[in-house]
Amino acid sequence: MPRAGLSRDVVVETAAIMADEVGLNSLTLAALAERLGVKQPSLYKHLDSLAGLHRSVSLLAKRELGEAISRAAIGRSGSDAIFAMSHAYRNWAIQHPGRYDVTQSPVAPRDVEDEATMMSAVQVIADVLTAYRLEGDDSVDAIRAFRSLLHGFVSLETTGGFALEADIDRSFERLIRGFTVALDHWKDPVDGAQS
Amino acid sequence: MPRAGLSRDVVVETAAIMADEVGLNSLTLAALAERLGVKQPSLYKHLDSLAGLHRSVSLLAKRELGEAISRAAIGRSGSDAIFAMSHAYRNWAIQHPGRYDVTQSPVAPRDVEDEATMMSAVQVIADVLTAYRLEGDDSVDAIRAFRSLLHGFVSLETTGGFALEADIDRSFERLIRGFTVALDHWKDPVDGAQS
DNA sequence: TGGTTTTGGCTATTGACCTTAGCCAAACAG
DNA sequence: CTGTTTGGCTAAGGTCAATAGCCAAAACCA
Repeated sequence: MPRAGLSRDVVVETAAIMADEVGLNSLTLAALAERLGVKQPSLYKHLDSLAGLHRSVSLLAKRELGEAISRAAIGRSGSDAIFAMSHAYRNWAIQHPGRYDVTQSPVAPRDVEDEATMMSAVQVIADVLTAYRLEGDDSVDAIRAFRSLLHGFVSLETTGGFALEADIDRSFERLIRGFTVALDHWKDPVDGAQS
Repeated sequence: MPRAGLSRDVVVETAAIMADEVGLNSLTLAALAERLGVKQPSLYKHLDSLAGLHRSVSLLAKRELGEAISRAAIGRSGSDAIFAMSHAYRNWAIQHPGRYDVTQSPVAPRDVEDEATMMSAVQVIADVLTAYRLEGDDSVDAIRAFRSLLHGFVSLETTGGFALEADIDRSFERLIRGFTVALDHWKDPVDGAQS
């Protein structure tokens, strides 16, 4: 019985790869063990439970997505940064659908590490929006709007929610442009007028 | 052994209620059977499989959500209709989180009944957007944007994605207002100008 | 009404899966 | 080279979806 040379990180990374192939919820420990060339109970030397593995994959995914959008925003500002971040976000999600699924919800209530990871990704968005001079509630609302936009579009796209396959790129571009337009008018007074 | 008087509809409806309590994926046939006062294998007299039950709950949910937004749009037009639909959508989702989860993705590729159900809900949105005189690609993009907005916000909210519990109502209002602003400028030429 | 058929419960069983217990050899530390 | 830790393994238990086969209740029908 030669050793397989596993480690916690290898197991989690492999689980993430398989999650992108079949979905995290459909990933079984038996399948994961087989890919790692090991019997199923051996995995428990590297993880505490399936739920713990899910948490680890979720944290990995949140960190990766945060890094992807952060990298895209470097050296850009304003709508330029918004477009770059949006594309980075969407591209990462399309390349990692299984991971993406578990990026937007807390893995458990009161999970400090999880909250910190998500917070640091959200902070990138907050920083980019400073160019629009939004503060306090205005900023919170804009961040939530941006996250809703991105998550909604990407979630619908990756789960097949858009009936027509064609022209999804253009629809996304349009969505982000619409958001920048809305941002330009974010602090306009509310009235019923319509052009 | 007196009979429980079950029917397919009762089973599906009860499953939907329990899905709202614990999530559809966490719903076990054992728990469903117990609530119905019946042993687990007895359920198979009314359904073909767990996957089939999921499909039925999904179709029920899509129908209900479609009816909710359709009802809200009656007698309204323009941004008035958009706000009414948005609130109906969000309220329904908050009241039925388990069902909402399965409204946005096709239950299976090439499921004709499923596609038709979703299409009829999307058609309501398309009708409301006619007030903005959008046609062809403009309309497709706007519908996708609106669906993305709603789904993204509601999905983040119901899964606990927004860290701060407070002021979510205002953020939603702001999001929808932003969308109506963007719609007013939907056909503006693209340029880099920013106010 | 009485006989037959269909329907809707049930118990028992199988197989997939997660998980724990306990064994033993490989790696490692001195 | 010896002792300890580590990382595999087999075996076994519990939960779940699903199937097979039984039997009584309901429905049908003459």
